[in-house]
Amino acid sequence: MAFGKGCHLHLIDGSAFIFRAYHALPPLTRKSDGLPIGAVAGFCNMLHKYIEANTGPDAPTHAAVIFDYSGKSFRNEIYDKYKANRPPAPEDLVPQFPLTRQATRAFNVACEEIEGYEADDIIATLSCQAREAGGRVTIISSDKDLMQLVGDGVEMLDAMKNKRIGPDEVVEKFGVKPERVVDVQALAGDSTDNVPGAPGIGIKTAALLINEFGDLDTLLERAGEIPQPKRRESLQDNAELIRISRRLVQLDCNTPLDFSLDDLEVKEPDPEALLAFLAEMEFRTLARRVAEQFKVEAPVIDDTPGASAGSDGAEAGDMPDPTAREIPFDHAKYEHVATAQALDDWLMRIARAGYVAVDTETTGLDEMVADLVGISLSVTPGEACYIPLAHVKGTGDDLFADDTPAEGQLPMQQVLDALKPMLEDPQILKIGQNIKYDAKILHRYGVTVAPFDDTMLMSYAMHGGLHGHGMDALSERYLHHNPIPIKELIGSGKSQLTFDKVPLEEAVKYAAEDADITLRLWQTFKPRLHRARVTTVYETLERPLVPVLAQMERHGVKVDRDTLSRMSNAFAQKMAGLEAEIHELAGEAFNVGSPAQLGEILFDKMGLEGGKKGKTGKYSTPADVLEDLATEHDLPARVLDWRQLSKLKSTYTDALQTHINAETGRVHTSYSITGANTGRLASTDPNLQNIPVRTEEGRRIREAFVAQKGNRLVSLDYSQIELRILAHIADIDALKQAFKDGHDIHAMTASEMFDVPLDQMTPDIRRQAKAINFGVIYGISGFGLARNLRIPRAEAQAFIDRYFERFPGIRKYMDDTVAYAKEHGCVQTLFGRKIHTPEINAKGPGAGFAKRAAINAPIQGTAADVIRRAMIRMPEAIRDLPARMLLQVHDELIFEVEEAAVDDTIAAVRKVMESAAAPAVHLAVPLEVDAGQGMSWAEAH
DNA sequence: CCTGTCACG
DNA sequence: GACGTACGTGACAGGG
Repeated sequence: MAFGKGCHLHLIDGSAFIFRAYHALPPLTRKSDGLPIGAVAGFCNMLHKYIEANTGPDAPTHAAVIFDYSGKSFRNEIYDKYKANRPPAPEDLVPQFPLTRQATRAFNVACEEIEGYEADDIIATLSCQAREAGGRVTIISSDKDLMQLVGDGVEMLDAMKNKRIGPDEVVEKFGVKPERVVDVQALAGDSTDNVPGAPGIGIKTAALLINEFGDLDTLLERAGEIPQPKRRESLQDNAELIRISRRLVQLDCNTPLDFSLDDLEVKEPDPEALLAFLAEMEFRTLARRVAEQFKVEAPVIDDTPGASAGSDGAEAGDMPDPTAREIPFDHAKYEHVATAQALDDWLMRIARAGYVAVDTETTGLDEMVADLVGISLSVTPGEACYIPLAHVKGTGDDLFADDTPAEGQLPMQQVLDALKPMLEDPQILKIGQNIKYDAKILHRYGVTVAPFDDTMLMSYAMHGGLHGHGMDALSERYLHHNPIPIKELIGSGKSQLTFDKVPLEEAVKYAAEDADITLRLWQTFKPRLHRARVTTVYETLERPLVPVLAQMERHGVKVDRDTLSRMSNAFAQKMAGLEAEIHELAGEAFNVGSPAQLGEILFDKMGLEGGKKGKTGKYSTPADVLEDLATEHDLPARVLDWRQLSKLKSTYTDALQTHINAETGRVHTSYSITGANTGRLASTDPNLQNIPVRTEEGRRIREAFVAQKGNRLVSLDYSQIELRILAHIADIDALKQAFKDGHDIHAMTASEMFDVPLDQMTPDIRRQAKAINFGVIYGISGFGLARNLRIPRAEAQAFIDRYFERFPGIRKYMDDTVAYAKEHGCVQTLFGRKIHTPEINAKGPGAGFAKRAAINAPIQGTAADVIRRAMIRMPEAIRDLPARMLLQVHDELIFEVEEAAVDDTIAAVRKVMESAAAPAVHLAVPLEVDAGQGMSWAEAH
């Protein structure tokens, strides 16, 4: 039937359906393979309901679901920032977009999208055409941007509220008739779409002005007549921006369409096609309902895992994966690959599957030094292989060490040449457990592993705070299998062997098992990731960090051995002097480094007060106790000096030297992504996140961290990032304003609390306020504050009470956070990272700990997420600069930069760091970054 | 291997 | 009413 008078066209805003469905439903997955499917399910239900509701006498003659074409539209050419601050669609929603198109076609409803145009433009064009042909139009949407189309036979329908939107409703919303809606929108702008509009003008004012002057052009022409100076100037100064805004909000009635109204005629669904689709999606209820409706048999839905026909191509389908837990572990089934033919067979299996679990065995734990010994692979649970590459005959007995190669190994280079194309193939997913380690090893052999998944990071995203994420713990917990302990192969302690000495038969069992476990963990975690709603966290905050950290670790930082060595000698001399004095004062020689012996001297022999014994029945002598004693006695004072030097010498000036890599002359720390529950990184071997800075003597150790010739070290750190995040999360206006105005936040807090004007602030009052600000971040207690400030507990409690009185929002944040943790068993950062709080409902002393940890975690964790985001974006941002990112210290990033590029690098890095929260989170407080540079870390910080 | 101590944010 | 408490880490030394 040709479209004309008497026809009724229904246009459904498809994107609105999808997003509503996505947010309304829990994250459902297809049972057979874990494919995210919630939005599709909701979409189908909505579409089905819509069709059922529109079968009566007023049924449409023509109908279509209109979608947005992904990517940019012509509006981006008018204004490049259009919709620029839109966060990307959630990871688990992306694969559902094409499925909603399939669903629409399955219901036999026309489904249209046009490249370069938004759905709204297609809707506008069709509405215009239908109106001209003399028909009626109903737009199923509540999007205000479509209201400009209303009138002359076109109306909207808000399907959720079942409310018709005609000209009257438009006037209610915009204060003007539909044909002037564009003018109002152009003036008011739209922050979600980044339509600029006129600053300071909202919908109300815009409508007022348009109604007074008639239309936008007249208004802009006669803007000088506006009596209010602010409005007048806003319009006069931004006339061009307003005209651009109008072009952005004006829908295009001339979108080139590759179909006509006649093509949209309503058709009866084809029950067979529809039920096939619903069965494929495993929508049981809807399939049954549809089947009843058409009086046909409901399809049989097989949703046992692995049964899916494979929606991502046939490869995955022809060899269904058994579930990770059903197949028993059988070490005898693991294969020792020793021939080119066997290797080829494995590569074929991997190519067919499209993914592979990979694990490397090496001679040590230091990826900068350890040599590759073998590689294991798995694509099917229970089946795995080990390819030994550098095993030797030696049994490990030193006397009879035999380092001739063991039998049954392919040449290493031949294997690497064969595996490299697969390991670098963008079509083949490499799955690892802590894959940063394997990637760093393989990098030294010229192989770049990509793309990849990491089961350790998946576990961290899902189970952060619940347990550790090492392979043994995960295997036991999620596969109910205890892997062979490495100790059984290489022993422990001084007589530990390297893996290349392990006999091949045992090595195959151990190594292949690791690949098997990794694959099974991946199959177990993959669908759960989505259900736990942490896919975005995993994909944007964990996984992309791996290559960034690997590169930083490989670069390392130059450390000057002579500087450290000289300091060590100086410390040794001073310590010897102090030790002699201490023995003199004690009247006997004893081990100054032994708290037990020191305690006996202090509390038994000298009879001083304050001696406490620990669980082991020995005296404890922490610094704060010694500090109290030091006001009266010389001995504890000397011990404190000695301890400081001892710490600096043993942990830093001595130990750091042993970490200088012989080949690079640099120190290569290792960052653990999953080490800290809050999302912070941890640094080990050595820990470069606790290099002294607070005392002058300790800070000098940073002089040994230097830039190579012709370079500078550059350090940039976030200023007060945790307090800023607290101000945002707890929504404290006074704090937010102080940060916006660039005020001294601790002085401001002090002024508020103690009623001291800022110009009369004393350092001591400010210091107390600072301690309270930090205390709040940690989950303040009277006891803790009292100890920190060394004031009576009642006084500390009074400060806290006063603080909460002045900033009631903080109290509310703390209470709300604890309540949330109790209800959900976890807390969240602004970016969706979940930190579990299993102890939150504990009784006894543990309860306090858990509460404070829950209060702290969203703040510390959000700050950690922010710097992670900055780090992930950094390689691209400094790509064209002679600069390398070397270190991260929680709120600080350290770079090594060629002298001439220092200023450019600071500018580029600062920009990335300060804007790192966007676009996912819009902080109500600016992030500020301080920068420094110099020959050494001491100068740069 | 555990505990105490102390370095950092 | 008593108890024990600031949050998050890692390394080293002593001592069993």
